[in-house]
Order: sequence, then structure tokens, then C-alpha cells
Amino acid sequence: MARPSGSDAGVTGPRVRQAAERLFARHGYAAVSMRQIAAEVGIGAGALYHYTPDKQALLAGLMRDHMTEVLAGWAAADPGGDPVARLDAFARFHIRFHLDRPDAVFIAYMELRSLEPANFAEIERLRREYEAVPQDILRAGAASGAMRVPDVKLAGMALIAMLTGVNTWFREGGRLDRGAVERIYAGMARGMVGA
Amino acid sequence: MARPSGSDAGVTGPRVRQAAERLFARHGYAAVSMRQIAAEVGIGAGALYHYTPDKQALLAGLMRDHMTEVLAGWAAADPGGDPVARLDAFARFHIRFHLDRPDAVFIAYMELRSLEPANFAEIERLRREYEAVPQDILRAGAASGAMRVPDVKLAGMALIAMLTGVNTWFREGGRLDRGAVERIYAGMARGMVGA
DNA sequence: GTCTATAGTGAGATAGAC
DNA sequence: GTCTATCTCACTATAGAC
Repeated sequence: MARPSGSDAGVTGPRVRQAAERLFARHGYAAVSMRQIAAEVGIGAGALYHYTPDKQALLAGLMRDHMTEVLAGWAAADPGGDPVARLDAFARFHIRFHLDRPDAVFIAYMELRSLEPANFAEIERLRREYEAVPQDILRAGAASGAMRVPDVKLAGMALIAMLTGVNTWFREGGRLDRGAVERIYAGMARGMVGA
Repeated sequence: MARPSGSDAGVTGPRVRQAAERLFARHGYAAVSMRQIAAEVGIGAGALYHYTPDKQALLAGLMRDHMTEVLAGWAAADPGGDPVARLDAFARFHIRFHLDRPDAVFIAYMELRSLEPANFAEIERLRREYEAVPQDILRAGAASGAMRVPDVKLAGMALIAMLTGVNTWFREGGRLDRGAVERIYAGMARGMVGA
């Protein structure tokens, strides 16, 4: 039957994380208070501590979840095989995945400095794992002669920076739809490495 | 003769701005207290208010100065003429200028959300003015047939994002020096637009 | 120009009732 | 599971002495 009024285990937890994600992305971790998060969820500030031991764990959890999701997402989307096809798939995947999660992306890139050392080390490790993805593709492309890559690390970092930049200006319903943006950026990515 | 002990007009002001820039870049505007800034300069917190009306004006001043400097810097570095040569010059200028001011760059990109509406509008206007620079170059290059640019706005934003990304990984004394990084990125920029 | 002191506010986190 | 109340601490900004 109905739970006691106001109780909703299994629903409030996710709502706390969603509210925190939205507010951290808008105003920054340091600028957001536990009271604001609680107000957004519709509970008192004290009740938050049933869902997180503290504010720092809330941030670290959001960032860890985001990084593991992006790694799992690419593992599922990676076509393997031809490096040029993989580069194309990576560019499109990165744009699509990041446009779907603007708040999580913003936090992942901006709040590294708000992490305590142990959490920072963990998230940084996951980030480097993702940075290795385009570098592996470019290395294979250069080895096969299908790409001209003057420096694998630089080109990989340049590629990620270029693709992530879409999040700063893309607005749904604007001049170009996602498909067009994916296509144009994938083309620029190929041009970057002479593919 | 010697000024009264502890007094140093014309020196303390810049030191306040430098300390604020360093701390805002490291920890974020919201996370930095006026007490921390004062401690870094070696004065009491109250004395800060002789150099800025408040914390917000300190941030807005740093961002305004940075944006006007980058615009003036490009005006001085722009070779004009051939679009491909200008693209090359822009890529190199952007990397060089940004590597010289990592803290100001970090703040300019990360603390837009910390600006009050009037300050935000002013800084955003300057930012758009700078974003127009590569777009003008690419438009000219596409018109002359020297470049293949599927979308001028997208390519301009992609270029800036790619170049600014250097600041996230470049470390002085690392594997590559600035000249090599400038050269490699300028090459990728040309490739991006088929020049 | 800098100091000390303080007003006024709001923060993170905890305790115990229900 | 949520509430209210509260502890403890830190913050921005100001006032007035020197």
C-alpha cells in the first residue's frame, strides 16, 4: 500500500543526484549549497544526508558515473577495424554523447579542481583512459598510411577539444541539427589528419 | 623618501589583481575568499576594499582586461592579406598568447557563470568579437577558393576550441617546445579546412 | 593605507523527535 | 525518511582608530 507520506525510497536518491548535477553545472560546485539542492528536491537540508555522506561524495559520484558511462558508451559504439571508419565513428559518438549530457560534461571538465586528492586521482585516471581512445585510432591510422599524423598525442587532444567545444554553442532547434553538426565535424576531423 | 611602513600605492593594487587571478584560476571564484586574497598579498581583508569596490568587480576587471588584451594582441599580430597566411598566424598567435596567460584564460572560460548580468553582457560581447576573427578569415579563404569550409561558424568555433585545448595539457619543459606545438597545430588547422 | 573589530548572513553537517 | 533545531565556522563588507 501507500508508503508514509513524503517517503519514496529509490526515487529521492536519483532526484538528489539530478538536482545536484543541474545546480553544479549552472553555478559551480562551490557556489551551490546543500540547502539549494534540498530545496530543488523538495526536502529539508538534513534529509540529504541519507543519500550522500557529504557534498564532496555527491560531486565525485556524479563525475565517476559520467566517466564510466562515456567509456562504456564508446566500447559499445566502437566499430573496430578500419582506422578512418573508427575516427568517423568516434567523432560522431563523442558529439552525440556529450550533447545528450551537457550538465555532466560541464561538471566533468570544470570541477576537477573541486575534487579532493583521492577523488581527483580516480577521475583523472578515467579521463586518461578516454583520452587514449582517439590516440589509439590515430596511431593505427598513421601506421597503415591512411592518415598523416605529425604527433599522435597532440592530434588526439586537439580532436577531443574540438569535438567537446560543440557543447559551448550548440542549441537544439538552431540553424543546424545534430546530424549535420556530426557530419561537418567528422569531416573536419578527417581533414585534420589528412584522411 | 621612504613611504610610511606598509604603504605602497601603485604596487599593492596590481598585486591584489595578480593574487586574485592566481587564486580564482586555481580554486574558482566562488571557492576563494577575500581573506585568502588578502593573505596572499600580505594585508588584512579590510584593506582590499581600497582596491576594489567588491569581489565581483575584481573578477569582472580581470576578465575585461584579458579580453581587451587578446583583441589588441591579434590586431597587432594580424598580417592581413592571404587568408591561408592569416589562418596560420592566427593559430600561432592564439596558442602563444594563451600559453602566456594560463590563469587569465582559465578564468575567462570558466567564470562566465560567476558574472552578474551586466558584467556578463559586456564580457560576452568581447568574446563574440574575438570569435569573429577566425570566422572572417575562413570566410575569405572559402570565397577565394583557397579553403574548403563547409560551415564558417562551425569551423571557426572548432578552431578556437582546438587551439585553446593546448592549455589543458602543455607543460613547459615537456616533450615538445612551444614552437613545435605551434607548428603542428597550425598544420592541423590548415588540414581542417583543406588549405 | 592598513589595522582590528564587528555586523549580518549563510554555510556544512549532526541530533533527536516523529 | 523527513523534519526542526542547532552547533560551529566562515564569509562579505563596513566602521573607525592610527
